[in-house]
Amino acid sequence: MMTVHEVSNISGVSIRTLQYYDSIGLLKPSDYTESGYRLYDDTALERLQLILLFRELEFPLKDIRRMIDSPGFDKDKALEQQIELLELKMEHFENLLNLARGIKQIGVNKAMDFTAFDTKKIDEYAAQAKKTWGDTDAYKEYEEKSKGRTSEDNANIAKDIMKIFTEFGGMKDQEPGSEAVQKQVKKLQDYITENMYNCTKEILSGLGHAYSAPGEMNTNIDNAGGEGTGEFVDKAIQIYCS
Amino acid sequence: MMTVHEVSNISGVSIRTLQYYDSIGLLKPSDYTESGYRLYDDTALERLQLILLFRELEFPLKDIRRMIDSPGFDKDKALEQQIELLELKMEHFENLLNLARGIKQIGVNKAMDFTAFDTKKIDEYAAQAKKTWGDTDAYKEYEEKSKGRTSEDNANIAKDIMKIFTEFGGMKDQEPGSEAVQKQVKKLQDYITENMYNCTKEILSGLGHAYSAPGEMNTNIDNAGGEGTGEFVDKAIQIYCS
DNA sequence: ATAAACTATTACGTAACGTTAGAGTCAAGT
DNA sequence: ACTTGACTCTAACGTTACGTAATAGTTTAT
Repeated sequence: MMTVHEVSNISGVSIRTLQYYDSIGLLKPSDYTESGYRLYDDTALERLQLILLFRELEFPLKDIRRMIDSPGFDKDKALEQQIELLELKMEHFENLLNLARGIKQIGVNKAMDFTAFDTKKIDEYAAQAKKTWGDTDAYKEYEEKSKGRTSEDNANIAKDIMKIFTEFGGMKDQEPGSEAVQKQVKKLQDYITENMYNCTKEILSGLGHAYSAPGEMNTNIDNAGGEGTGEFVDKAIQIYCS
Repeated sequence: MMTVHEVSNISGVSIRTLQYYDSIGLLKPSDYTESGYRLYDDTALERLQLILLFRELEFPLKDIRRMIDSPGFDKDKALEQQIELLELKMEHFENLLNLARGIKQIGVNKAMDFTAFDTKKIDEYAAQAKKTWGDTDAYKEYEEKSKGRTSEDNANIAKDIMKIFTEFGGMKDQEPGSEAVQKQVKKLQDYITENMYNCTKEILSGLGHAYSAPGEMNTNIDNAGGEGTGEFVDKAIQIYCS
């Protein structure tokens, strides 16, 4: 567990920025000490890294949050988009470079060409990426439902879900396709639908991938149900959804 | 002469931005209609282009203004720095690209490497470039002296200087090295020193280059003293300074 | 035990515009 | 001459992503 100071040193972002990201819910510390000091672990650092990547592409922090917290968020796909966007940006800078070189040689840009400053392509792609994640109906519903909740409510919901995963953990000796396990998957789906957003099979399948892929979710689930629970749940979910 | 709408269309910056740039004195329209409409000509567009280039490199507008309006501003040298900075930026994005690709392949960035987000090199170079232009003693003195002046005062000073250039224009049949012309150079230098900033020979020489190079200054000077005055004055100045 | 170094929470400041709001202008059509 | 629609102007407040104190509690090191 690291303090703000250490995270700041490693990542290069200011302490104030970390505090701010906490306040807007973009990057919550993994824990707090009794006296309120922020404590971060590796999964928080991972999240921070993702945030910084999006930030480099000039996404508003609100959108970054929406995207990362989006119910069906797929890190791999997002990274692909990031790569694409970075490539577009490189192109953009090459154009600027050419413009600067041109002006330097000829003295003036006679053609009064401003196309080098044009970011339409980048903006459009960014808008589209944004839509893919944060603008889904599922996310809107999720936001709607979370509005009327206290932080206590949220803690309870998190506890409930973790309990479901703990139960999954106790079923790892059974087959993922067995009736009992499948019933447990349905329980998860129903709980999400009731308390968060309409969890379709498609979204559920996406969630499953996130459960088994290394990262924040996988760590938390394995903590609740024991090593390998994330992968186990994913298998069960994929069977359920097919 | 173009209206805000047209400039906005050509350059891609918003009308509000043009109004804002006017208000902070970064980009003044070439003229106003009787009813107060802003009118821009080609030299304004040139200046806008330069502004946008600096803006792409994330210079604060205040610094951009200081730089462009700096007494010894050398467009060529600035462009060279811009090019250098753009190249650094490209490098930066390549690092980010590699990071994104890495995360995508391995799933997680185990090394928790944040060096890709490090912009120290770029920042340092930018700071140095800033120092080269806007942080000179001459510019500070210039700002100090301009503080207590009304816009009327400024108009008068501009008129005085243009008169000096008109006088230069009438001397184009003489040699740039002749006594009369050299005396006129000294007159210019003295006027600038008294009313604006301590105009050393070095600065004067830099100004000379700006007078003969195509751009805003050259256009204005040729308007005052006739075609070729800018180049003529530059020649005289370079002789004076050597 | 006491300084030195951290950290927390307000809270106000800043940069570069976006966004109305309210009102005057201009060119075209009737 | 008059209306209409497209432009433009000047305030003036809103916004984002923090920076920068100010004040107060906390932890570590001697």
